[in-house]
Amino acid sequence: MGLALCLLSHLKLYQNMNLATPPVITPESVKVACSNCNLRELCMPAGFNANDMKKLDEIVATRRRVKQGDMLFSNGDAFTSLYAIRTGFFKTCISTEDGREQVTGFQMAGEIIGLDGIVTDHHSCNAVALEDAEVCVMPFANVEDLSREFPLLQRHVHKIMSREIVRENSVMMLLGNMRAEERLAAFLLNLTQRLHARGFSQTELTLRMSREEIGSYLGMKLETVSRAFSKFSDDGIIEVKQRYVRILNTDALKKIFNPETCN
Amino acid sequence: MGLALCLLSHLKLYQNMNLATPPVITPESVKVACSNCNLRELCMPAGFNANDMKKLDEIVATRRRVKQGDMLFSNGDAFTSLYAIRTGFFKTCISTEDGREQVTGFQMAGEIIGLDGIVTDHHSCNAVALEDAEVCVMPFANVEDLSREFPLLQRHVHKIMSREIVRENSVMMLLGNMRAEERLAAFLLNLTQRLHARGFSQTELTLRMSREEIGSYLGMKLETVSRAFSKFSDDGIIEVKQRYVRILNTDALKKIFNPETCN
DNA sequence: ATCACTCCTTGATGCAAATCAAACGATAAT
DNA sequence: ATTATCGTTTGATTTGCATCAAGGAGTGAT
Repeated sequence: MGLALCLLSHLKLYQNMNLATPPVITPESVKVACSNCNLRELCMPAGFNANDMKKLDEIVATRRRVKQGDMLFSNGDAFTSLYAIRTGFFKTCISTEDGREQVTGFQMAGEIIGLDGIVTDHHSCNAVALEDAEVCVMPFANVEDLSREFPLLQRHVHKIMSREIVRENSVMMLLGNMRAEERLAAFLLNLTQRLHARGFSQTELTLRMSREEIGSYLGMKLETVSRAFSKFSDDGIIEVKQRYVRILNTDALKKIFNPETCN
Repeated sequence: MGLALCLLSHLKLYQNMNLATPPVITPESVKVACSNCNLRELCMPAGFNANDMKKLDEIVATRRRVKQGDMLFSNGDAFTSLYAIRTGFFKTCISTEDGREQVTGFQMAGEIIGLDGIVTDHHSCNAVALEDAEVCVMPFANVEDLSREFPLLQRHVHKIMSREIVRENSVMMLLGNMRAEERLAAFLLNLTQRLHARGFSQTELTLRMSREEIGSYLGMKLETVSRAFSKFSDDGIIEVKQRYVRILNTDALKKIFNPETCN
């Protein structure tokens, strides 16, 4: 059984860990409108004609820059808009009063954040920029209005929300059933897959988050994350230097993630 | 600080663990149409006039009975419909090829299942009836068509999906950061809260799932679940006899769930 | 360059939960 | 009633990860 197929039949766990699994795009300069945005294929549904796209441009009210370390929104903030990430990298997290923090996701260009705010009209998590970022502000009222007009957009919005539900299901599997090295393997495979879909290398990446943030997402302590990295490195599966990671043996990672079915 | 408030400020974790936190309803006989359904307040948005409700009845195509142990849908099935639970109790779960299973949720009357299927047009989890059940089959095409007509319904659908995302965020916090007894306390508080919203006792319940299924949901082994039950029982917090549970000290449960802020 | 700070790595030890194991209780079948 | 089956409880032991601790590497400020 081929590895790709093996992983497909196996829950597509690391593939579900991200918000979007879109077509490859090539980086180039862009204009403000969605219709000219090079992230369009990541953010917007396919199948619109030029006229429709014009209308769709109305969905984005403004752009907003967020400096590294700053919050795009935080727990308790009134919900008004969804945000499409244009550049930069975010984490979303929730925390308890006694200081325990859970990272609920990492988001990159082309992905949508803010869905948590719809149900109560207030956000229930924090969205923190892990590097300087720019987002498209999409007032949710616009999204809903245009959704009623364009069934394709409506379906797209539903798919985005459903994808997030399915992703979180996969994270529950990770947290509930997998061991430390399996979790980290799934994490690395997921990250590189998403980066690859954005035109980056499949085997090389620079992490935008600390060991502690990875650990928070994966339900383990930073020391355990570090040890798992070192183990992979000792085994010749990856090369690590601080936040630079080079994957030397993708198949080995896939086997760690899913030892039974890949062989 | 009052306990209710304490928990509100503390992430509302166990409150987020369910799909719906609706108003109390009283059981009585019902007709087939949504407009006459006594679960209407759980399933449908408020604010519709009689005429609107008539149209809304079109959303439900049929009813379907599911016997205990049978699946409403399973991984890989084509997605066509959402399902509103009329009676009975479900679990949703995903599994790996090497046999590890993760329960992703337990659903009761008035809650909606099937959202996972939207993104790929195929379901990615199994929905198993834990007791004989009846569901309203809502073809998703109907849902989308009527959503474009009725902004209130559109918003309602969005809220249901957002609520599920927020619930899963809370489960991630449970799985990533909490200890066995905290998880079980949160689980019991969540279940009783949802049952109470359906007109049942706040302090007494009969579990519909096994220790193993609870454990799968909470990321622990059945023995650990059993031990946690016994511990609560020894401490006089609950009374357990197999699947019957009576909560003797809700405040103590809340303290276990959130030791820091409740005192 | 030096210092301060943050992040990361590695080692030693402790512990919560998993695993292994056995017995018990409830339910259904014969 | 008797047996079989399944779910649950409880005890003994193991183990994977957390915790505690110390030092190293990278980065920015002065």
